[in-house]
This record gives sequence, C-alpha cells and structure tokens, in this order.
Amino acid sequence: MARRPLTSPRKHASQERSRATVEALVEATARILVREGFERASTNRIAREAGVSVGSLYQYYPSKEALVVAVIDRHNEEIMSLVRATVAQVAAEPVERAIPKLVAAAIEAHRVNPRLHRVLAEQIPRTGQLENVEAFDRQNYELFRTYLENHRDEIRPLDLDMAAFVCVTSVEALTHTAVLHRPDFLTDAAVGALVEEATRLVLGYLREAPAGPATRGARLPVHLAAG
Amino acid sequence: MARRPLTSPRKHASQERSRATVEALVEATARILVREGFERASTNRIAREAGVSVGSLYQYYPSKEALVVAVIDRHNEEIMSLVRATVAQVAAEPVERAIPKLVAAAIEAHRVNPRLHRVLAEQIPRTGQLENVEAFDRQNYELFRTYLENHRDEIRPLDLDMAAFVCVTSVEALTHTAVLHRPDFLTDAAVGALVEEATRLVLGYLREAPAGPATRGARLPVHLAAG
Amino acid sequence: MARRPLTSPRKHASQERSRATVEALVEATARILVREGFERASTNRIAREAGVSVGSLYQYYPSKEALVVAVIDRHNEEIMSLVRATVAQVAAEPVERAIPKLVAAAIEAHRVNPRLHRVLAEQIPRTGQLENVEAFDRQNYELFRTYLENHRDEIRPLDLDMAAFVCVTSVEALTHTAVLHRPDFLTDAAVGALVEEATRLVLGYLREAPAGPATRGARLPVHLAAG
Amino acid sequence: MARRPLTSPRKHASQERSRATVEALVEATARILVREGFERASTNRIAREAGVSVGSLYQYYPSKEALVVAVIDRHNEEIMSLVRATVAQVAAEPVERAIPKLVAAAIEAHRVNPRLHRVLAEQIPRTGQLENVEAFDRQNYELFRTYLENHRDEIRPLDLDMAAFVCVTSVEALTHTAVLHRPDFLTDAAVGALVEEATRLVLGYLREAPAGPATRGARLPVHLAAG
DNA sequence: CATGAATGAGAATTCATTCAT
DNA sequence: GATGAATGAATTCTCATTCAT
Repeated sequence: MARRPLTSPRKHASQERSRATVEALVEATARILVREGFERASTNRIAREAGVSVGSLYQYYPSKEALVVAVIDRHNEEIMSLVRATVAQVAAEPVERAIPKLVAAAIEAHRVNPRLHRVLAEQIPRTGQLENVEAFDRQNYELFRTYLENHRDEIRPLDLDMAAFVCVTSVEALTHTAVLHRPDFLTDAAVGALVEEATRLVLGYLREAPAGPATRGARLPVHLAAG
Repeated sequence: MARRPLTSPRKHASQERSRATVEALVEATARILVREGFERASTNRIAREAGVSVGSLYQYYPSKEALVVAVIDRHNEEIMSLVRATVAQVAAEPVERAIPKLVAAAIEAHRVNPRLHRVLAEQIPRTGQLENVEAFDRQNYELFRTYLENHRDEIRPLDLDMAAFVCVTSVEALTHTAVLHRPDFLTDAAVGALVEEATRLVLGYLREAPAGPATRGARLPVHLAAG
Repeated sequence: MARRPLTSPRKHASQERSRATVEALVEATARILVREGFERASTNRIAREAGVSVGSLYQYYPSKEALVVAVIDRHNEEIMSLVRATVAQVAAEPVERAIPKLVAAAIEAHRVNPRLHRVLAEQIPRTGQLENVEAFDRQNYELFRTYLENHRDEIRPLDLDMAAFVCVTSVEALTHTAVLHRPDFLTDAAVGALVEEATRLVLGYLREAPAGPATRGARLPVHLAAG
Repeated sequence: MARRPLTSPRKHASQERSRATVEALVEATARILVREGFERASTNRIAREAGVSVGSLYQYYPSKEALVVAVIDRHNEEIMSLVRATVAQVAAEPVERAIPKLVAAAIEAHRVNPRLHRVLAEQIPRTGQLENVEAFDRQNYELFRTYLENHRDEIRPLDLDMAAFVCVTSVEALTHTAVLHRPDFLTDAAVGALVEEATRLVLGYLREAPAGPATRGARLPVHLAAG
C-alpha cells in the first residue's frame, strides 16, 4: 500500500466519454458515502455504482483518497460559491444588514447536501491528503476579512485577522453544530432566533465596546499572561 | 448495514495484575493513536505496544472501538475535571471576571494532551459507538448554563439554553481551532489577545444589547424567516 | 495444540467435592451443547456454566474432547440401560411380541434427551477420539444377536450376524430419522403406525421367506456379483 | 446466536478463467476435506490448494460453508444421477427384479467417492446452511414413491409415504453403515449376500403380510399407543 | 487443589490495487 | 481505453490450554 496515495486526478478528461466517467465516479462516491458511510465505501463498490469497472476508476483516479478528495472539493466548491455570492451581494451593505445575511448564508451552506456534509464532517479522517481540506476555511477568512476592511469605519478598531478568525470560526461552529446536532434550532419557527443570536454575537463583538471596566481589569491566569 | 461493535469493557479487572493490564492497554492505545494515527492502530499493534497478548486485549475490551472509547473517556474526564474545577472556582464571580478565566481554562483544556486531542478530533470517525461521545459536550452546556442562571442579573434577559449553546459552542470552536490550526495565536505573546477577544465576544453577547436598530430591523432572507 | 487430545478423565474423583465438580462439568457441557451448539461450546463457557474455573476443568478433563466424550458416554449409557432393560424384559417372549416392544424402546431411547441427541448426531464431528463412539452400536448388535440365538426356532435359518446387522441398523435408522426429521410420525396418533410398520419390516424379514422366485432368480449387476 | 454464513455462490463466473477458478476451488475443497478433514479445512488452506488467492475464493464463495455446500451438492448430484438412472432403468420391472437392482445401486452410490462420503457423513456439522442438505434425501423418497405408485398391484395395500420412508431409510442405512463400518460385508464374496438380505427385507415388507396373528394382536406399550 | 489472567497460533474475511486480455 | 479476475497483506477476533498466584 502506498504510504501517501496520489490525489490529483490522472488525466484531464479531455474527451466526452471520459468526462462522463469522471462525473459518474465522483457522484457514485458521494452517493455511496451518504448511503453506506466511509468505511463501507470500497473502490469496487464505487465503480459498480458508477457503472464502470474498477480498472476504469484507476484510470482516472490514482487512489481511493483521490476520489474522496474530489468529492470534498466539489462539495466545498458548491458551498463556497454560495458564500461568495452572498458576500458579493452584501459587500456594500453595513454590518447591521450584512451580518444576518451572512449568518443565514452559512446555515444555507450547511444545508446544501446535509447528509454528505455530515459524512464528510464525521467520518472522513483528516489524514494523508485528506488533511489539507482545512485550506478551504482560509477562503472564508479572506472573504470576511476583505469585507471588514471595507467597513472599518462601522466597527471599533481591531486586528482584522483576529476579528475574521473570531467571527468566522464562531459562526461556522454555531451553524455547523446546529445542523449536525441541534435540529430543534433549525425548525422554521426557531431558525430566526438562531440567526438573530448569532448576529448579535458578531455585532456585539465588532462594534464599540461597552463602557465599564469589563475586559480591562480582567486579570489572566498567570500561565496565560503574555511572557 | 453497520455492525456496531460493543464498546463497554468486558470485565472489571478485579485483581491487581489485570488492572495493570487494562491500564497498559488504554495507555498503549493512546500512545499508538498519537504516534501512528487511528488507521494504523490495530488491535495486534496495540497489544504488542502494551506488552500484552491480543487475547488479553479481547479479555477486557470487546473491540478496538471499545478501547478507543476508553481513551476518549479518559481524555474527556481529564478535560472536564479541569473545566469543572474552573467553573467551581469562578461560580461566585461576576461575568466580567469569570468569562476570561473560563476562556483561559478552555485553552488549557485543549492543551492537556494536544497531540492526542488532535487525533481524537481529526481522525476518529464519529460512527458506531464512537458517535455518542458527543454526549460529553452536554456537560459543558450544563455547567455554563448553571453559571448563567446564578448570574442572571448581570446579563440581559435571554433564553439560557440558547445562550449556553452560543457561548459554549463559540468558545470551544475558538480554542479548538486555535490549538489545532493557529499556533500563532497561542504564543505567550499572543494568547492574551485571544483570551481578550473571546471574552469580549461572549460579554458583548451576554450584556445589554447596544441601542439602535442593529438587530431589530434586520430582515431575514425569506426562506429563513419563521413559517 | 495437541494433535490427539487425551480423552480419559484425569482422576477418579475420589473425594466428595471432586465428584460434584466432575458432575457439574459434564452436565454443564451437555446443557451448553444443547443450548448453544457444539461450535459455541468453549471450555471457558463450560467452566463458567459449571460454576468452576477453567483451571479446575482441566484438572479433571485433559481436553475439551474428553468432556464431550464424557457427555456422549453418559448419554449412551442412559440409552443403553433403557434398551438393555427392554431386551431383558422381552428375552423370553416370542418375536411377534418382542419386536414391537423393542421398536417402541428404540423410539423411547431416542427421546431420552432429544435435544442433546440431535446435537450429538448432527454437530459433533466424528473425528479424533470422538470417532470411537460407534463402538456403542456394537452393544446393540450383541444384545439383539443374543436374543435371536435364543429364538432361532421361531425364525427362518439365517446368518445371525447379518440378521442382527440388518434388523438393528434398520430399526435404528427408522427411529433416528423419525425423531430427527419426521415429527409427524411421532404424534400420539401416528406413532402406533410407525411401530407397526417397523415391526412388520423386521418380522417379514426374520420369518419364513414368502414362496415364489422372488429373491432367487434375481440376477445381480455384474460388478456386485460374488467373485 | 448463530451467524448464518451465506452459502450461495457469489458470481456466476462467466469468463473462462473464472470458471476454471471456481472449478479448482471446489475440487481443492473436496481434496482437503478428504485429506485433512473438515476441521483443518480453512479457507486459506483451500485457496492455496487450489493454486488461487484467498481473495479469489471470496470472490466466488462468500464463506467456507458455501464451498462445502458446493462440494456436497456436487457429490449428491453424482449420486443422484446414478440413482435416477437406475430407477429409470427398472421403472417397468416388477418389484422382485427391481429391488435388488436398486439396492445394488444404493451400494454403488455410496462407493462413488467413499472417502469424501465418509467425511461428509461424519464430520460436516449439520448446522447453519449445511443443515438443509438433507433436502436431498427427499429426492430419494420421491423417486421410490413414484416407482411404488406404478407397481401398486404387486404389493399389499399400504400408505405409500410410509412405505417409501421405511424402505428408503432402511436401505440407505444398510448400505451407508456397511460402507462406513462393515467393509467385511462389501467384499466381492459377501456383497451378494448383503444385497440379497436387503432385498428380502424390503420385499418381505412390501408384499402380502404373512398370515397369523403376527402384527395383529401385538399390543403396544401404553405410552406409544395412539391417544 | 482452585483460580482466572494470560497466551498466541490460527481462522475468516476485506479491499486497494494491478494487469492480462 | 475498458474490463474484471486475481492478488495477498492486513485486520479483527476466538479459544484451547497453561501456569503463576
């Protein structure tokens, strides 16, 4: 077994039929992942589901991992295109109006293909070539950071990197956790509250700090204080 | 259809010798997980690492999963005892002073055994009996919710369940992500800022909402509005 | 693993407690065989069922096979004592009256512990020390042969060895097959017919051959004709 | 609780190469069963004997049991084709001429592959999917029952089901036991007598019952009398 | 004598990958 | 290019038996 299986597709599928095969393979993989889970997703099974021979599978993808990476990439791309569209749409809007829309978009993004999303989140080990997937999160940071840059005058002075990290990570976690573990927060009746709370969280953080000694005098535990 | 491996230990290991064996097994499992990853952690390998025969392994744990669950439980228990201690310690303190300490504790908790933590977070499939492990998060919610109940007068009126969800999920995500992916935020020089920002996030959320139309008039996208 | 495990009990269980242990072991084995089948009957399981440690099991029986042999022996002894009693009882009776009683006894014998009987017949491989079990059939032949010797004047002249073989094998097969596979022949309403038919089979065979060329001119296929 | 291994072959082996593999597997299994016995017949051993990888074995047979079933089926088919041929051949002959030929055929049948026959009879646990193999006996009953139907006028009036059961079971037992345990009955010099006796047994049973009180007044033991 | 922890060879089965056709 | 038969290392798990306590 190769220690680090290759993960880039083998050829660029120039011809008609090839592209159809590649398509069928990725889709079959996604379907099997959803239906049977990662463990049960063998290459033979995937090939059969795709109506193709294993040999052909390896003609286009050098390893099972490469196939899974393809599925992840495709899924991420779907999500990111939704997010990018929303960010573009709210680019000129003030934070008060932009944030709730972005939060809503985050929820939507997690609902694009929730069963696949769950499998990818829960069952795919972040190992080998599968580990780089986090790179995709960077895009979110970048997008939001850029938005913040353009709206600096609406928010208190802060380190934009840090701010993007805090906001994106929090919203991502809230929506992700809600979708995976708190369906009760996502009913038609409740989702509004979730958006509202997440919005309040982000806005409260971005805007003028409340008066008072709040975060000033707070003394850190010794071992966490800057050295 | 997934065969669910049993995950509760098989005997209680009454004698001294057997207790040592169990101990050795759990520790060997943790060590292998860290050193080799989940995929390469086979029962034979674990047994060898523990200086014990496979037979003995199966005498005490009915499956590889059971062993991993034991490791997870032990790790979670370490974390939770730290968290519980901190919560107890700040129970009487006002939010301004309590929150930064809790955030700091969350960071500490993720640093208890960071390499193991990473493996557990990234490589363990949340499948089979391994999925219930999330139940452990509930404890965090409960602890924080209880704290909030006792400090209701310091915060704006809000749904405590939702508030606990929002705060705990966010802080957990921030510390988790920082530990796993942003070592630059955890240098002695930077960690103070991280604590401060997380604290601001939570306090800003819990305390009196800033005046203005901020979250009021925010109209949700149609498809997310309550039905 | 010993190629040919010993099968004779290790000691003669002179003391009180020892005899109780031996007893418990054999009975536990029988119970497990019935309840779980041969495959599932492990020595550890048997020992636990007997309320004894595996170590003690091996104190009295040198192998698993020895234990199974003990069960078989005990079962056979129960059966044979029933058969012997019946043979003794009909020893002085003419074949017309003796045969049906012997047939009935054969059925009874198979019903002594039918579930155990089935397991012994169906699941115990006739291998290793387990193969000698057939020796027990000899007793049946001997008993019946002796009966026939004493009733020679009631039957046609024939080779008693052959006759015992034919009669005992047939009746054994009929009752055995009925008990294992034809419960419909053993209902209260039907069992009488079975006994009657088996009796007719045996008596028809033992008594004066019917007139006619029946078995005379029958020419055997060449390859079976005596050389 | 017994896990029932699947026993139907996995693919139909369309290509030439695969048909050869399947063939090799079944034959290797038979050879191993004969040479080493059922217990020692592991899938790895069988595959090696067949000059094939274990993987290939599992490509065509889902379990060791399935392979054994294939061997049994093949063996039974050989036997049954011999029996069927004989029955067809004697279909028009009167019982006096037909029975000895059928008995002789039964002996022949047990000699088709006597070493395999012994293993199948003695070592194969009638458990799991292996138990249904008895269904094959039904064919014998049916064949003989049909013969009897067509020769009703030559025999006394009787329940044909019962008669087929009695005759087939007896002859099967006699030939089976002789082949397995009484080689002395199968020498060229002795086999004629065996056939003659078995024939007499069956004919005596099928033909007019001898006069006299024989089976009439025979009183059954109370517990076996019809209720 | 009894205990039960420990052993470890060996069994069944899977699956990513290769390669002759 | 496509096919699918073949591969075999690797994995999980069992169980008869031993032996230190």
